[in-house]
Order: sequence, then structure tokens, then C-alpha cells
Amino acid sequence: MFDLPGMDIKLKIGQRIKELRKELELSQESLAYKAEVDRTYVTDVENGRRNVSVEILERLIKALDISFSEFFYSKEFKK
Amino acid sequence: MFDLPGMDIKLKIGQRIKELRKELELSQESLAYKAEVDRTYVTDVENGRRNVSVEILERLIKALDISFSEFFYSKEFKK
DNA sequence: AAGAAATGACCCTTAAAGTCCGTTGTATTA
DNA sequence: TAATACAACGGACTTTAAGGGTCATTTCTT
Repeated sequence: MFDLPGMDIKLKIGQRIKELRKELELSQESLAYKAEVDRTYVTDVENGRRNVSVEILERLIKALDISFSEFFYSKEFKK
Repeated sequence: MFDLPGMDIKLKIGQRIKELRKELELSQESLAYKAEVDRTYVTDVENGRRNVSVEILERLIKALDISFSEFFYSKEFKK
């Protein structure tokens, strides 16, 4: 994991999701199931290939048992 | 401004954008110009009618001179 | 090392995001 | 009574997100 200032927002979000998913010891598939999205979609999101909408992001964040506030309270989202 | 727990994420984001825009004394149109989005799009976002993608949200947040972390550090985004 | 499980990459629809035109309503100010 | 500035709304159009299929690759587990 690395973080450059100019790094793509999609990748930052993807890495954050992956980080939180790992903490919960969930597979991409079970996270996908909880968030009601496709398994391959989670793969794409984590790898920064999807420009997620806020409603889908909300589903993912909820599936990670966290709030928006906590999700973005992480150094890559400060400035 | 009000905030119910089950309130739509689109509306929460819209209200937050409006709140910050007002603080900067920007019109919807000049915010739209700064964020390089359509004039009518900002109206829709503020009124919770748009399911914004994270790349567009990033443009709006940057135009408001704030970070993602700060944007979501607001009580309506905590649980 | 072999098999199983998890993840990654690619491609293709279709439902929806985002753009752009004009118009309407509402204050404010000259 | 304009004239100006801002916000809301509608419709038509273009672009892309969301969903899902398949197969390849990596990473477990035994």
C-alpha cells in the first residue's frame, strides 16, 4: 500500500475498502453479498477501476459496518 | 436544515455541499464553473436528485476548498 | 505439488449518470 | 416597471456506471 498526493480517488477508495474488508476478514465475495453488488464489481472497485456512485458506496460502507465519517477519516483523504 | 437517521445519502451530501457553498458565498453557477460541471447539475445535487459519482464528488469537494475527510466530518455522516 | 478457494482481468448489455438547451419563479435593486 | 442575479425545473441527448458472464491468475490449504 502506498499513497501519493495526486493519487486517483477511485484507487484511494478501493484501497480503503480493501483495508477495512481485510480487518473484518471478509472475502470480496461475502462483502459483495452483504452490499448486494456483484463479486467482480468489488474486485474492480478495490483496484480503482470503477467510478462508484454514492449510493453504491453507501452500500459498501454499510457492509463494512462503518460510517461515512469513519470511512474517510484516514490519512489518504486529508488534503 | 434537518437530519433524520434514515435520510437519503444523496440529500445529506446535497445539503452539505449547499452549506459549504454558502459559507464561501458562492453561487451555484460559480461553484459549477470551479468544479467544471453543468450549472443545472449543482442545483440537482443540492436538492438530492443526483446519485453523484466519486470523481464528480471530488471535483465539487475540491471546488469547496476542503478535503474528503473534512467534508464527511459532519454529524449527518456519523452512523 | 495438487486441488480448492479467492482474486483479477476482459468484454459486453442496459440502466442510469452527466450534459446542455431553454424556461419559469423569486427576490433584490435601480 | 424593468433589470439583474440566483435557483428550480423539464426535456432531449450523450456518456458511463452497474451488472453479469467467462476465463486466467494468484493465494490458500492439505
